[in-house]
Amino acid sequence: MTLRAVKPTHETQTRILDAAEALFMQHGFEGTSMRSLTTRAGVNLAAVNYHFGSKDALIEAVLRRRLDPMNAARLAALEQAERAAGEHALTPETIIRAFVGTSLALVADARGGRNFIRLLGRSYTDPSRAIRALIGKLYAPVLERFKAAFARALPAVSHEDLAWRMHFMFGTLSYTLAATDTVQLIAGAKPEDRYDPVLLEDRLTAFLAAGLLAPAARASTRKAA
Amino acid sequence: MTLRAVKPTHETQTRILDAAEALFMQHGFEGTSMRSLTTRAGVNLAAVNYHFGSKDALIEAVLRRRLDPMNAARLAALEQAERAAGEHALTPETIIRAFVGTSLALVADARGGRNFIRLLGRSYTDPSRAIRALIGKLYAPVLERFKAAFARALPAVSHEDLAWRMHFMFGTLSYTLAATDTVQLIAGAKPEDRYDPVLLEDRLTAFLAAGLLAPAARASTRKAA
DNA sequence: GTAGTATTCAAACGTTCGTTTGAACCTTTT
DNA sequence: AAAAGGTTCAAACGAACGTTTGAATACTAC
Repeated sequence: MTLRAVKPTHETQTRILDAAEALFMQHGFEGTSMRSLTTRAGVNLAAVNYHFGSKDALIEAVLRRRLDPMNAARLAALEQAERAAGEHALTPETIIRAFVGTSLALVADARGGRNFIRLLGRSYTDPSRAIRALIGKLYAPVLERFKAAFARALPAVSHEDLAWRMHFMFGTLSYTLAATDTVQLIAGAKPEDRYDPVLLEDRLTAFLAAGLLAPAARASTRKAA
Repeated sequence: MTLRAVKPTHETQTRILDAAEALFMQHGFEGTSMRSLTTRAGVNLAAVNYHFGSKDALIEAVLRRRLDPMNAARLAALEQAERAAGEHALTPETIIRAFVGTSLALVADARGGRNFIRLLGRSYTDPSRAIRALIGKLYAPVLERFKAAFARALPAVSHEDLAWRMHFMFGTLSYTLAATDTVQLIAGAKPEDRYDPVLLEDRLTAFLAAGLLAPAARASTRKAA
């Protein structure tokens, strides 16, 4: 049989990762059984434990496979923008686009990327402590770097306000990524626009930039007391 | 024993609901077993099936117990604001506060309310189709009502932009509620401020109002083609 | 106080879970 | 061609899952 073209170096691992990515998204980590996972991947039930060790290790492998390159791309985009700006300060929009654009590029990839990006959005609020810890660990250096960039670009925003607003920004992004088509809470968006990453990036950037630049909230309205 | 004071009309149901609310938050719906749930509630294993019918019915009961009154309060707050404004148009801030203020009031209730509000935030992106459908059903009338109010308050924002921005707004709120202390992605917020609903409402309102009022994004930057 | 209803209880139901096992298979090395 | 190492396979492991059952108990009404 000359059909067997390319040597499948680690084809089994890849098929497991792909199947896991899709099923974890649809049914959650706990809701995905090893049997359904290996069946979908077309591999033996014992293959996950053989290649990855355990289901938990597989979860980490699924997340890392895409998250590590994605965060590296984010840092690269930010640094490239800073080089391009030279002496000038970066605009908030530029920083936002460096952050969200990398994620949104995956949304256009209907095959694997979109599934992962939704899976990622759900993982931020996953009940499992281990998963949240992993996410936090993988994101820490990127967030620190972007926070410093925002602080330079938004000198008028206090350190504390900035922390909160980045929190809001992160929430908007992750929810948008996770729920863009699974939840149809607010109707009105044209279906054909829903996956257009350019359109989505523009909308998100406009929304987030305005929010980040908002005048400081005065907590003075603490009801007359 | 004269200690048994008040007649426990449906004390078992309440204890089950309370325990379920706490455990669903910590471990998710699928991650919470009937055995751990009933043990924590101090009731027999069969009590859930006896009083609620099934685990799925219990999930719905947990959500409805607080969500129905909360959405009613949101509508009441909006209508009261409209009455107070009389002929004048409502400001976006006022509408936002009617929406988010009701949720944030529960955050101050460290006992049951805060747990529920986090549980709710996670439910929006739950993998279970049934749960998302339930959430959507319970939210539909409220969202329609608020969308109409925003449309009146923001005549300059297109129908489609408004739909997207409400989507972003909803995402910011749910993520903030779900992850306020479970995820510490962005450090910098004073711990003592983290649960202050007044402070949080001010910060959120400032961020969201600016985002909603942002100039329309032009998707014209579609890379030179 | 007895009958009748509602609730609680311990025990078991069948199913599915993640994981392990040891033989079979395939590829590479000698 | 024989040996070795890596991989796949069917089968089974014990544990935990949601649910059901029928007897025991608590409560209400006559």
